[in-house]
Amino acid sequence: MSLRYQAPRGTQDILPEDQAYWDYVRDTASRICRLFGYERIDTPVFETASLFTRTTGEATDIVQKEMYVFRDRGGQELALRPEGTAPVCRAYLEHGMGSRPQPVRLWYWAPIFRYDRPQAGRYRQHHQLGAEALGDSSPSLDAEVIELLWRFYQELGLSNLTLYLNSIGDGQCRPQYVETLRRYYRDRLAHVCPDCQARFHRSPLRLLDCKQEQCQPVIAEAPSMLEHLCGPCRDHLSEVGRYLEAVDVPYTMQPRLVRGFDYYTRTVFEVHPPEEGAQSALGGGGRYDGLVEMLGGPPTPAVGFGTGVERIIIQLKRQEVPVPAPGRPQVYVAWQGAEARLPAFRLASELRQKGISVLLATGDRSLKAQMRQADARGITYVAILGPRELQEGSITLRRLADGYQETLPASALLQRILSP
RNA sequence: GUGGACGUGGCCAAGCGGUGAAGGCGCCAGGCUGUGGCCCUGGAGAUCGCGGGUUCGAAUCCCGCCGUCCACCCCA
Repeated sequence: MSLRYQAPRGTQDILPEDQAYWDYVRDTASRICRLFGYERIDTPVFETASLFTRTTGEATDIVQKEMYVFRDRGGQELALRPEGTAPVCRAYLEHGMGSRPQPVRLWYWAPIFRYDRPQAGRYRQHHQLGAEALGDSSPSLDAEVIELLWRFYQELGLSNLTLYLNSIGDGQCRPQYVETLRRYYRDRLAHVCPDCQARFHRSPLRLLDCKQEQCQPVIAEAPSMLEHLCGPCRDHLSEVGRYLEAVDVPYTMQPRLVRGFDYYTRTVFEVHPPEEGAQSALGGGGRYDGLVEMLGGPPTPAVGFGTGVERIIIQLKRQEVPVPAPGRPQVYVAWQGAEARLPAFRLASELRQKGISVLLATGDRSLKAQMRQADARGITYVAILGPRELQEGSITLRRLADGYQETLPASALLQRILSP
């Protein structure tokens, strides 16, 4: 069959057989977030485009080439949400959350859109779980957010993950460091890859993150951010580390870790699965003390993370983590003969009203076919309503697991199902 | 955005210039008259991703498009 329509490139349907994973991740997320005292927030799928261009950074890839931007009929320039943090900050400001007890702890579960070239684990529409804590600069909050993310993965049953931690400094020390880094690279530009030559101008911190063979020697000798942090940033980082150690969240310092958004300050982190591979990062985040101010609000320190649901599910499958099976209907109502059609429909309805999930046979199949169906769907009981039962006001109840079956008065059916 | 691999019924998959385009799973029906899971039999379902070209003849060769996947890039 030639497909007239396909889901747009980089998007996918989540079929019933996959929903068990989604339910599992979503339920776990909501439980853990509640456990940490985070409250759910939902923001629109699209926002004013400049919300992202202003905060994420004009020069970042996300803004430069990955945003879905469009004008609505009123001429407003809008963008499909390419990341979760800026909208939360916007909502924080818009609803005066600055006058709630600080910090304000929020979490979200939202589709994210980026016009990327699709690959396994990289889609044009994907979903993120995120948590943000706004209005407090304590390092304990960085650690709290990181612990929340870590416990979430743990709770899901994922293992062998690595948490990388770094600090990229703040307005005090980063500009100086970037200058130092540029000075270092200036003489060596001839020895680095073309991408790095571009990074030198566009986003110098990314130079440290290059994976090209030829750039490694240059990176190895490059000045480290960690050694150029100002006092407060250095203290902040070591405090974060101390808190993480106190709650046994294992981390690895990764001085080359940089993130793709311009708004980060100080703490940045990422979590990776054991496999090598390009788009492996499961989640990441950091502190963004300047973001709310960028949106026209008062100085408001904040920290948060985002983690990709699709990648988590890939990882759950790869690690063969068992997820709870979806609930199946308990009873299949089979019937035979035209006279039984209406009574069967009524029986199904009555059982459902008692809270028992029921599948009713459709059409006019043979009893054999109905049994086959019930079996294929993993149902517990088949209630049979045929001429015989109709005549004597009874129902035959068959347990599929062992084939035990009895015919009982219709009034006793419910009782029998509930207490076998 | 760059480079590469791939694309056969819902799923897996053989075929690689001339076939009625295998097979398995799944689906539907039947194996006597009211009953599942195994087994047996039968059936439905394919313009071989789409469009063009080469050829007497194309699923098989060539080109373009679409899509998936891999590496880069970037990130979740």
